[in-house]
Amino acid sequence: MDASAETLARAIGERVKHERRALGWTLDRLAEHAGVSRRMVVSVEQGTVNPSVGTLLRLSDALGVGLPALVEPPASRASKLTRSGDGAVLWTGERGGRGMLVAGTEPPDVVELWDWTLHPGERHESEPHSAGTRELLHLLEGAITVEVDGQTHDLVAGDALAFLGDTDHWYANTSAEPARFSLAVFEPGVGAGRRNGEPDA
Amino acid sequence: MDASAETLARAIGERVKHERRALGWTLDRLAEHAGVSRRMVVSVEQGTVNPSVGTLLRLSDALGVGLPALVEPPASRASKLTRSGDGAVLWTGERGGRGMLVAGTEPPDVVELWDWTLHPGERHESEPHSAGTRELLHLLEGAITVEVDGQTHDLVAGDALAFLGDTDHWYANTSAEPARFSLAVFEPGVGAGRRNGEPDA
DNA sequence: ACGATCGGTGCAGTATCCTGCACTGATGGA
DNA sequence: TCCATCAGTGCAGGATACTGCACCGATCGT
Repeated sequence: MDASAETLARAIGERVKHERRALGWTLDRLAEHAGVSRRMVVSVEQGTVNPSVGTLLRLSDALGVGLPALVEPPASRASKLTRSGDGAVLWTGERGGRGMLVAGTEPPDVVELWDWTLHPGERHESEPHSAGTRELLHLLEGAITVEVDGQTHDLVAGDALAFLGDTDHWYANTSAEPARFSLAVFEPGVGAGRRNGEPDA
Repeated sequence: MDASAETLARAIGERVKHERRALGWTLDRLAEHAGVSRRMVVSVEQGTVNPSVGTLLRLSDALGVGLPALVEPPASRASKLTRSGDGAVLWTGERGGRGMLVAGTEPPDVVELWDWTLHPGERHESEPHSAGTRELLHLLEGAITVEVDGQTHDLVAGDALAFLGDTDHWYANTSAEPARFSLAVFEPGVGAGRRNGEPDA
């Protein structure tokens, strides 16, 4: 087990221990539920072993936290406040509409929260994001049309749409009033150490 | 290696192979970059072994995809439309405020988009979510106070706050007008098989 | 026809994951 | 005080992840 694997093992251990404590479980109980020896549970929690995915799967399953959550690198613990107007305006329409990124998380597993305003007649076409990207849109005011993967959806105020963002898609305001919506974008695992050199996909 | 571990191993194998192909790499090249024997690379891609996290870490690092992406189950491809008012109201305040879940993704990696209204004086205390949960809050109207992990933040309309949701936290409307905010909640890898029996956290 | 390269298999050896058990020390309740 | 329960350690042995090498068949360029 080399250095980076040890770091990972320790991080996994902390998470397992934290989850077990949160459930109020003893070592014996977790071992029994997971079908793993108690000795192994201790070793994993201490980060003194390099467990197989099979073992981790059993533990994460017993804890109910899902395997990816266990192997995720640690996230920063700080809260981050973005004051009104400090968001990044990453799109502006011809008639005053705009798309503003108001909050987001660090890689890996990027989640972004956007505040969009689309004036009548404006339309935004989005490049496909990376594989597995999902978007959640909640229309606050007005009416818009969303097309994703060839399917069009007409939304009115209050409607919400969940869709995959890894294909072509666009939003358009086809009504007479301005429209406003919140958009959550989730881009899984853009993380760690993407190498240079070769182009991707 | 039991049945579910075999399924996982095959899924991991497909992903490794897919990523290697996407980079146009040969087995030898991946083996060399990852510092893993070529024999092992083949075995992992075939899903015939139960690799250690250390081995997977080296592979994911060499491929530049991040370890969680390798162990993540595939997502469904459908769009889902929620009409106005069809969202699930999962909290109601004493004075008419409410928290409504308007859109969300399937496990694993749950992302939820909420629409919250907090009337003057109302306060919502949230149980800590599972480890790694992150929340993005965007205040649309009014003014609220958010406390997370002992820190309080005073927000006015337009402000946004990103924070970790795995500790105690609450939102309160301390102003004289109603407040409304969008909330994106990201809960990584709540996948697979959450057990029954014990309550969570 | 020939060599070079690639994906893939079979096998022996070794490194280590993993188990099972015995044990210690700390805590808490009757 | 005595007993039960808990977290954690040390160790021997079995199971298996992992390596290294030899080898096969298919494909491609000369």
